[in-house]
Parts: sequence; C-alpha cells; structure tokens
Amino acid sequence: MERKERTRRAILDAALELCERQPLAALSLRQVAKQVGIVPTAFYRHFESIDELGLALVDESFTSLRDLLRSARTFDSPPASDRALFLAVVDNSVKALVTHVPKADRHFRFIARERLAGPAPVRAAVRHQLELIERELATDIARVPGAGGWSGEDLLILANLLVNAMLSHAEEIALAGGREDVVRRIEGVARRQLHIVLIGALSWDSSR
Amino acid sequence: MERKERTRRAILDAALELCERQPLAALSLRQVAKQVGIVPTAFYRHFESIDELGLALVDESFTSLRDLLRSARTFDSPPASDRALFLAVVDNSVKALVTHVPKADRHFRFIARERLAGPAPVRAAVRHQLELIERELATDIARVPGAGGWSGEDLLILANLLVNAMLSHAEEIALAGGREDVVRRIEGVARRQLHIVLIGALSWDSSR
DNA sequence: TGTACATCAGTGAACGCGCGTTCACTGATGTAC
DNA sequence: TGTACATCAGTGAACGCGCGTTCACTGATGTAC
Repeated sequence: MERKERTRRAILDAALELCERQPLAALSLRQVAKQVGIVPTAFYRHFESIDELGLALVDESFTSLRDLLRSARTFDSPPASDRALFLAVVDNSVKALVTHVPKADRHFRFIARERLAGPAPVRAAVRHQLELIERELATDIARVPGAGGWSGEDLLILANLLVNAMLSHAEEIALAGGREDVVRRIEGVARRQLHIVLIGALSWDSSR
Repeated sequence: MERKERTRRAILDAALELCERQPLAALSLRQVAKQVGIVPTAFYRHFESIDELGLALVDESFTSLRDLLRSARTFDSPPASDRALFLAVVDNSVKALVTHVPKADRHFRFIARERLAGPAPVRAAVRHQLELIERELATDIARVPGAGGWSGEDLLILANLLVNAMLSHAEEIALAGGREDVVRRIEGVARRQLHIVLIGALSWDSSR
C-alpha cells in the first residue's frame, strides 16, 4: 500500500517540474509518465486526467501559501503600541515571504502561472481558494483595534489588496531562482510597498 | 499587397480568440490555420512559428496598455491644488480602466495570461515592456510638485506598485466579460484601492 | 483602358512522431493462516 | 517464521488522430506597358 503513495508523489513532483517549462494545459500525460519512469497507462491508477492532477497541485500549493500567511500573522512578542503593531506587520510579512517562498518556490510559481493560464477547473479552484483566504484575512483585520470604522465590504477590499500584494511579492521571489542579491532587492521593494499600502489603509478611513 | 495584410490580421485575431480557451504555449499552428480558413502551410507566409506570432501579439497588446495609461495621465482640466490633483489621478485612472479595457479586453487578458505562462521569448518581451512602462511612469511622477524628496529607486518602486495595481484591475475588468454590474463593483474596488495606495505614497516620505 | 506577365499567398499530398485511451496481461506487495 | 493467496500497481501492444514541417504546385493579385 506504500508503493502507490510513492508513485503518486513522484507524479506530482514530475508535473511540478515539467510545468516550469510549459503551462499545465500544454502538459501531456505521456511526458509526465516518462519523467516518473512509468508506462503512460499507469498514470490512470492515480489520476483520471491531467486536470485532476492539476487540482491536486492546487491543493498542495495552497497549503504552502496558507503556511506563509499564517506565519506572517504570528508574532514572536505581542506589539505594545499601534505604531509597533504596524511595523511588526510589515516586518513579519516580509520575513515570512523570504523564508517560506524559497522552501516551496515551485508551488508559488504554479499558483501564479495557473491562476490565469490553467485549465478551467484549475482556474476556478485557485479563484475559490483565494476568496477563502481573503475572507479569513478580512475577519482577522476586523479584530485589530481601530478597525471598528470599516464596513465588511471595505474589509474585503483591503484584504484583497493585501493578498494580491503578498502574492505578487511571493511570485517575484519565486521567480528570482534563489539568487541572494535579487531576493534582497525584492525584499526591500516588498517592505516599502507594504509600508505604503498599510499607511494608506490607516489614513484611508479618516480621509474619505 | 493587401491580401497578405488581411490574412495576417486574421491570424492575429484567430490566435487571440483561441488563446481565450488555452494558453499560447498549447496553441497549435494547425488550429490557428483552421480558424483563419487557410491551409496549415500558408501560416509560414506570415510567421516563422507560434512564438513569433506571440511576440506580435505582445506588441499590439501593449499598444492597448499604453493607450490606457496615457489616458489615465491626461487631464481634461489642470487640477488646481494638490488635493485636487490627487482626486483627479484616482478618478482619471479608474475612468481610463473602465473605458479602455472593454475596448481591447482580449489584449489585457493576453498580457495577464502570457506574462507568466507564455513561451520564454514572450515572457521576456512582456517583462521588458513592463519595465519600460514603469520607468516612464517614474520619470513622470518625478515631475509632480512635491515628489522632490523621492530617490530614483523609490520612484521606480512606487511606479512598480502603481503599474501592478492598474494591471491587476485591468485584468479583473477584462475577466468580467463585460457584465455591467460586475464591472461597476470592480470599479468601486479599484477606486478605493488606488485611493489607499496614493494616500500611502503621499504620507510615506515623511513617515520613514 | 486593355493585355501580358511576374510575384508570391495559398494549396495539397506526404512524412514520421507523440498524443490519449482501450485492453488483456503480469508480477510485486502485503496479508491470512 | 514460512507459505499460499488476493490485490492491484504497473506493463506493453495496439488504435486512430492531430501535430509541425517538406515540397512542388497553382492561380489570384497587382504592375508594366
């Protein structure tokens, strides 16, 4: 009962690797089988189609993204003031990006690529997962002291802005291919851009 | 000499349409030829390969994006105060999005999709065009009164943030498929998000 | 304006290849005794 | 612990199909006179 699990894992890995060179929609079952070292028909023992394989990859890629976002929201020591909270959020988010993304860079490239280019069921699954994440973040922000004046809709809009920003930074880091200098440059850009967005969000309510 | 131009146009249109269902990398020369109504070999009279066709599509898609951004920067009446400029920028940008994107929605979907999923030369061309646009915008922002305190690097980071935001809003509108209610909702989100980013950018310099 | 001609956009047959999927099979894995 | 057996992951042949690309061709388009 263990051989099956090993082969399934090998298929997922092979697909992630081959997807670096071409989108999932251009991947053939025979390419994947060849990469794994099995005969094409053995593929069917594990997945019904490339699309179903894609959905499994969406699932595991999103556990990586959720890990990153959870880490961004977990603070070593509770920030004392609003100002400290603000700085801690930027710091923690950027730190989470540079530590989590390189560990699962293929997952982040997969999400970035297939979100718009994947087969229809894959695109739908990605969109759904992102919506869930944005809703979670919105309820999380609602609990922050000082967020009382925000409507539910506004919270979702802010959450959407933040998730998009994090995802685009993750994407950039994942595409850097691990080169230290490039990652550090992106880190700086991410820090400053997050800073700008959060300052804007803080001032926004009162400036309407 | 005119027939050739018409067929070339038909090939570009056919490719844009077929790309709605599958990424460029999964497109076959024979599919395109069939859609155009020519025999597969006739394709070679116009393009050497699907990749070269892709580069032509990058070119024409970016004229649409440049049109949008130019329109976003063109003001009917010169804003009197800084506050008025600020509001005019948000207003103009959102107006440019909702008027320009639906006119060339396939171009915006093409950029969004192939930026990450396209064949390597296409991805490189898109990245290059985006860099040029960001540099242009940065020098443009430098001329705004009050931007004196910004370094060249910081200007590029802000330009990157703004271009990414505009592109992601354009992408959303292009994916709305022209449904009026959806577009209006996205318009509201885009307005509020741009507002947040610009407030943040204004306060940023002083808050460092 | 009418005709003879050159250009070259589009044709159609042909090729070898990789594709997804079917089917009956084999033999390794893990279990029951 | 050793053996007999059931399960089912992986095999391999076969199929018809669409693929990119070659080549010699044809006949519409636009030009020179």
